[in-house]
Amino acid sequence: MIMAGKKATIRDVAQLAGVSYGTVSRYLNGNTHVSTAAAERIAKAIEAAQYTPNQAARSLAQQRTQTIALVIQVESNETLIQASVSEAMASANQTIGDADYQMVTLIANTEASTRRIAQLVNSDFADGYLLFSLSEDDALAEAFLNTDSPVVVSEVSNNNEWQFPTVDFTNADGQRQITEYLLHKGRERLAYICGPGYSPSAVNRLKGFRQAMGERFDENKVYYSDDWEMNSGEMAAVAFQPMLGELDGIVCANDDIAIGVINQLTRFGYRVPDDIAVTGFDDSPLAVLSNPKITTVRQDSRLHGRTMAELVLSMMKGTKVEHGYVKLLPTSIVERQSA
Amino acid sequence: MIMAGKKATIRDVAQLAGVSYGTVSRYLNGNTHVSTAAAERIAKAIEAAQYTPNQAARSLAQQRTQTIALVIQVESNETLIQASVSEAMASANQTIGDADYQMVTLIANTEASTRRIAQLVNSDFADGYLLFSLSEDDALAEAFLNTDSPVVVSEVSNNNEWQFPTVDFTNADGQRQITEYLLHKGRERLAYICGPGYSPSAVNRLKGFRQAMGERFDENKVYYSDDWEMNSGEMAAVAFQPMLGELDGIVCANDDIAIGVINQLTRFGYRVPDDIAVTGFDDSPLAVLSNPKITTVRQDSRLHGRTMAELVLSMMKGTKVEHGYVKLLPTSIVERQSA
DNA sequence: CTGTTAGCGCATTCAT
DNA sequence: ATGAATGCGCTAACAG
Repeated sequence: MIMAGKKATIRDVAQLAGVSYGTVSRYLNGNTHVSTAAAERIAKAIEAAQYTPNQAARSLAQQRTQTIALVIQVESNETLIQASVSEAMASANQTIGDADYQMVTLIANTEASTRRIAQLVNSDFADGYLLFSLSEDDALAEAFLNTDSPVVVSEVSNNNEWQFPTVDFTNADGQRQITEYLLHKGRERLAYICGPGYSPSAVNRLKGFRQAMGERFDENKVYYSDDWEMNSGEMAAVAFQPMLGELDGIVCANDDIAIGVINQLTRFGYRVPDDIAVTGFDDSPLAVLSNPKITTVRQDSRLHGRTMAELVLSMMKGTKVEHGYVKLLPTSIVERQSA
Repeated sequence: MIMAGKKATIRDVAQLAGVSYGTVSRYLNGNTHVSTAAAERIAKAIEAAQYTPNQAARSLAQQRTQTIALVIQVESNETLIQASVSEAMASANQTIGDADYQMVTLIANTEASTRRIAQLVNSDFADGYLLFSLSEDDALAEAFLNTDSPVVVSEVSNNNEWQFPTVDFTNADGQRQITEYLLHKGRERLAYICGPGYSPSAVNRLKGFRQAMGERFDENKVYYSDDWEMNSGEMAAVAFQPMLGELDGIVCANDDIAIGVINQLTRFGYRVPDDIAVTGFDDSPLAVLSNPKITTVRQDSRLHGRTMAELVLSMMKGTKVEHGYVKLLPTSIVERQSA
């Protein structure tokens, strides 16, 4: 009840409880070697003083922060965090919390914020890092390469120097399966819309399509778009327009692109799926809002976040992970209306 | 170049530069009273040692963290961060970064995480707080009431003890305006779907509708839903079914609900907007994907985030804000197809 | 089981 | 302008 206006420290508690503050510290961490009598008095004192340990002091003394940072880099113009990332975040937050760490997320959306976060990483801001959609060639990337703390990334990379433990989905497999699904339905004249070339996911999804198509694969029926947006789907449909008559299906790199394609096909007078079937990837919330609803490849974002969190946590406990370790999470087809 | 395996400290830098470490500290903060000769040598030493100041030590000595925490509470089942919040986050991140603070976001989605964050707040984890969609009756809420650091919330409250400076939108006005828009178009037999009762925004939007309706307001034509989801819109349409024939418009508390209503109305055989016009609120990304596209009330989420950030920052600089201060941001109608 | 002590890395007086 | 000294709040090693 001292309330001197200042915050209570461990010494105030010690004095109230009539013990030395070393004992209080022991009580706070682990409770070992503290008599129950003392423990009770300390507990009471903590209550009375409304004491809360100071994080900065604890981190300084202990040389760790009891914190895991989730870093997400978004283009400065693009303002939205994708739904899948948001789900993974929530899930990782839970796993990390259960392990008694605090997850803090940092957003890198400008040059300046990127540099500031790089500084933080260099100064051991967190005990572990989860990286979402990070560019691999700036000050921030370098900071991660230099830190001693465990780092886990959310997407496979094609950069050899950037070999962090990775948790990703079976992109190739998923796209292969949904393509085979179309083939089994008798749709054999398929075109493909590929995601942006810098993205390994985009590359792998295309690979899956190509596998499924085998001999039937035709490079002329692949459209390469610059991003993952609806708009690109519309542009692809326009590009395909001359050959639309001979197509009976279009496999898309993600749901947003698929929605764009469907919109444009509809404008051209084609019916989906009757004339042309269209498939997506991600099973985003939009997939079920579109008309027709999108048949797509589902990936479990919650599992993604949880698995990433479990991996850093185990690395923090000392588990060694081989160079180039990649864990691929399964995908599944969800059948709706568009194919 | 020492590289003894350990991280360089300010003392290493001092030694390299041939000055005392107090001088290095001065150089790092503000550069005042350091000879240019010394400054140059220090700069070189920092470079050579790859020195980065330790955050924890700095926070401890300085009694501030140079950090602003954005806290967002989401229901444990609901896994998604709303698009509007995501936009506001990105924008706040930028404003805070420009002021040379670091924004860190904390997610409270479980009992445990809520308590842990409350602890952090009690131990002065950050110099300021931005609160999104926080429940007002748990340990976390109490922590905010007790902290000395500035707190800004994103939504007006109807709780008197919970009088933090607030930045919100003109919810009542927006709903009043779009209702008047319908009335001017000759739609006078309007029903309303209200958001969840615990939400002041929901209450205020209903208030706006009621204002615009005046004498014509009919309590029997109001449906109160439990959440903001599509599903609730569908349920509302079902509840309204007996009187659907005498309605020519439905004003909804948000876009998701509006989409649900439209879907269900379509199933019932009503055409939107021909038979019944439907309006939304928020201008979420979904508003333009729905079929028909939704006429709605737009709010500028980026402005929301920026304004909140500017407010905490100014409070942190000492600006006093009167008890119960509320800043309302304008909304505007965006006319699409559904009304 | 408990008190004492020496840092953790840095900011900030106070001398000089 | 600069060096030396003190302390931020806490952990951990060491005696006892």
